[in-house]
Amino acid sequence: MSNVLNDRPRVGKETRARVLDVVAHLGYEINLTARHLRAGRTDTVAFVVPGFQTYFDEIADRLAAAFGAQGRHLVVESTGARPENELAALSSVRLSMYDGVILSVAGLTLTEIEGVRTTAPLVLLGEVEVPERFDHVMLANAEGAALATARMLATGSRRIAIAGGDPGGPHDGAGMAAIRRAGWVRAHEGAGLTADPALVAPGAGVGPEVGREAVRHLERSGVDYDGVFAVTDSTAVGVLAGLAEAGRRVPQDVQVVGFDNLDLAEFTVPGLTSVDPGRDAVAHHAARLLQRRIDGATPEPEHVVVPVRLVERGTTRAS
Amino acid sequence: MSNVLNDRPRVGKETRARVLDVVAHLGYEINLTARHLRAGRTDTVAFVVPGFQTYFDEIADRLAAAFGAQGRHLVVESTGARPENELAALSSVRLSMYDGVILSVAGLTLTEIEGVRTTAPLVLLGEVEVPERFDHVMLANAEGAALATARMLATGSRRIAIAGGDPGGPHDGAGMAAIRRAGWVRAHEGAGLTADPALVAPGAGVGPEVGREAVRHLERSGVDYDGVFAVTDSTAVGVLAGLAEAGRRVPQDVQVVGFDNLDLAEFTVPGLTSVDPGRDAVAHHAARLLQRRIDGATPEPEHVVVPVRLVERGTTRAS
DNA sequence: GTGAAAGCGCTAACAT
DNA sequence: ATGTTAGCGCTTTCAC
Repeated sequence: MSNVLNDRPRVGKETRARVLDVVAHLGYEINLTARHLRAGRTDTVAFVVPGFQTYFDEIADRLAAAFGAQGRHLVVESTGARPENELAALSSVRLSMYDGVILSVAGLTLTEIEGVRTTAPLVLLGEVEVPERFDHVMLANAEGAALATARMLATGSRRIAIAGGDPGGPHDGAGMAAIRRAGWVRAHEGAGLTADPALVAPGAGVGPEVGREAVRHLERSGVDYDGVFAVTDSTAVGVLAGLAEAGRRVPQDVQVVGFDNLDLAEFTVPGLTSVDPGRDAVAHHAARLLQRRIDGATPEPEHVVVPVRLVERGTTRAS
Repeated sequence: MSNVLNDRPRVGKETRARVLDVVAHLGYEINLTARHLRAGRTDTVAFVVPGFQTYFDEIADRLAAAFGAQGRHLVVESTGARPENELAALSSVRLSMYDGVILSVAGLTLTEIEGVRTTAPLVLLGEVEVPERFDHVMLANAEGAALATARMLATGSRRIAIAGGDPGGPHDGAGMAAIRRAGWVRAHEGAGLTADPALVAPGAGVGPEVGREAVRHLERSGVDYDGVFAVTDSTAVGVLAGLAEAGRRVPQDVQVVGFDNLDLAEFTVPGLTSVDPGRDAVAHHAARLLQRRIDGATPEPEHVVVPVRLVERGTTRAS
C-alpha cells in the first residue's frame, strides 16, 4: 500500500487503482506521527522566540520561505521570555520533535547555556554572548547603535537620551540593550563628547510603553535632551507618542532613531529613521547554518555578525 | 526503565538510582516522536494563521497561555495566505501531527471548506462564512464597523471613506472587508444618510501600505471626505501616515477609526480610536471549543460571535 | 509485480 | 518489585 501512496515505480496500474479505491472508501488518513518515527525526521523546523512580536514575525516569514522551498515546515513557538522555557527548548527532549531548532535567546545567561548538552541541529539567534560551540547569528549591535547616535550628533543633537532595555535591571549587563548602549557611548567618544548617564532612561522591556515612560521620565526629571536613541523600533513608537504628549516637535526639537527598521517604521509620523538589521541576511544565515547541521555535517561552529545600515526618514533632520 | 523515567510508583529506590545512573552515563535522550506514536497524542496544538502578524500575535499569546496551563504546547504556522496551504492545514494528514488545530481562515471560500473531510479536533477562526458542521469563532464585524462609522457621524463627519480589503477584488464579497463595509453602509442608513460608493478606496490587503494608498487615492480623485474607517488598525496606521502627508489634521479635518484595537493603537499620534474585538474572548472560546473536541466529545458545532466595543482615543473628536 | 514482515523507540500490560 | 514483551502505523527490504 505504501508503495502506491508514495508513488513508487514498480506497481501495476491495476493494483494501484484497486488500492486507491479502497483507501478512498475507508477514509484512510496517513498517520504522520508513525511516519516520523519510521523516517527519523519530522520535516519540521522550529523557530523558538521569546514572544510573538513583529520583529520575529518578519524573520519568521523569511525562514518559512527558506525552509518551505525545501519541503520543510516552519513552526513558531514562544517561550514567553521565561528562561526555563528557553532551556526546555534547548533540551534534546523538545528538540527531538523537530529536525532542527532556531532559538532566539533572550533571557538566558552564558553560564546557563553552557550547561546545555545537545547534539540535535541547533542554531542560536540573538544579541547575547553564547558558548563557542554553538552556531550563532547576531547583529552588529554596537555598530548600529553608534551609527544611530552619530547620525543625530551630526545633525546637531548634543544631549541624546537612550530609551528601552531596563538599564540597571536584573537582565542588564550582557543583554541586547547593554550592547546597544555601549554603541551609544562609543559614538559620543568618537565625536569627542561624553554620554551623560542622566540620559539613560529607566524602564524594563522593549515595547512602546517603555518608550513613552522613558520620555515621561526625562520630562519629569527636567533634564535637557534633544535626541533619543530607542533600542528597538517598538520602543521608538512609544517615544514618539511620549514626545507628542510632551509637546516636543520631531525632528525640530528632538531627533529620534530606532533599531530594527520594522515595516512599521515607514508609517509613523514622521517616518522613523532606524537601523536596519538586514533581516534577509539574518534569516539566510540562520537557515543555512541549520541546514548544514541537519545534513549531518559537524563543521566548525560559525558565529555570524550581520552588518547593519541606517535608513533615514523624517525623525532625523536633513544633513 | 520507562517506569523510572515517568516516576511510576512501584519502583525500588535502589533500582531507580541505578537506572538513572545508567541513563545519565549513556546520555540517553527520550525520543518524542516514538512517544507520540505510542501515546496517540503529541500534546501540541497548532494555530494556523494566514501570516505572522500583530493581530495574530496577540491572540497566539493568549492561546499559548490557555494551552500551556494544561501542559500542552502551542505552535504557530503560517499559510502565507495561500488557499492551498489553508486546505493542506485542514487535511487530516497535517492534522495528525497535532492534538488539535485552530485555523484562521482568510483565503478559502465556503465551497472549498465544504469539501474538507476531517474528523480531527478543529476550530475555525475568522471573518468568513464556514459550513455549519465546524466550530467557528468570529467577531461581530458588521456591528463593529457600524459602531465606528456611527461614532464619526455623531461628531460631525458626513463624508466617511472606507479603506482596506480590496473592494471589488477577487477575494471580495464574502471576506472580512466586505462584511465590515456592510456595517459602514448600515450605519449611514441608521442615520438617514447614504454611503457614497465614491468613498470606497481601492487597494488589496490590510497592511499600512493599503491605508496610505487609499488616502492618496482620495486626494488624487479630489473627492470630498472628512472621515476614514480603516478595516484594520494596521490599515489605519497607513491612513494616518497618508493624512499627514496630505496635510490633513486628525481629528479636526478628518476623523479616523480602526478595527482590532492593537496594542499599537494606544501609541499612534494621535491615539487611534478603534473597535476592540475582545481578543480575550476570541482566544477563550477558541481554546474551549478545541478542548472539548480533544476530549473526545462530539457535541453540536458551536458558532460563536464575539461582541465588540469601541475604544475612543484621539483620532475622533470629543462628543 | 506483489505481498509479507521487520523494526523505528516508546510504554502499558503482563509474567516472573 | 522487577524484567519482558506486544504493538502503536509506517516504510523498506526481502521472499515469492
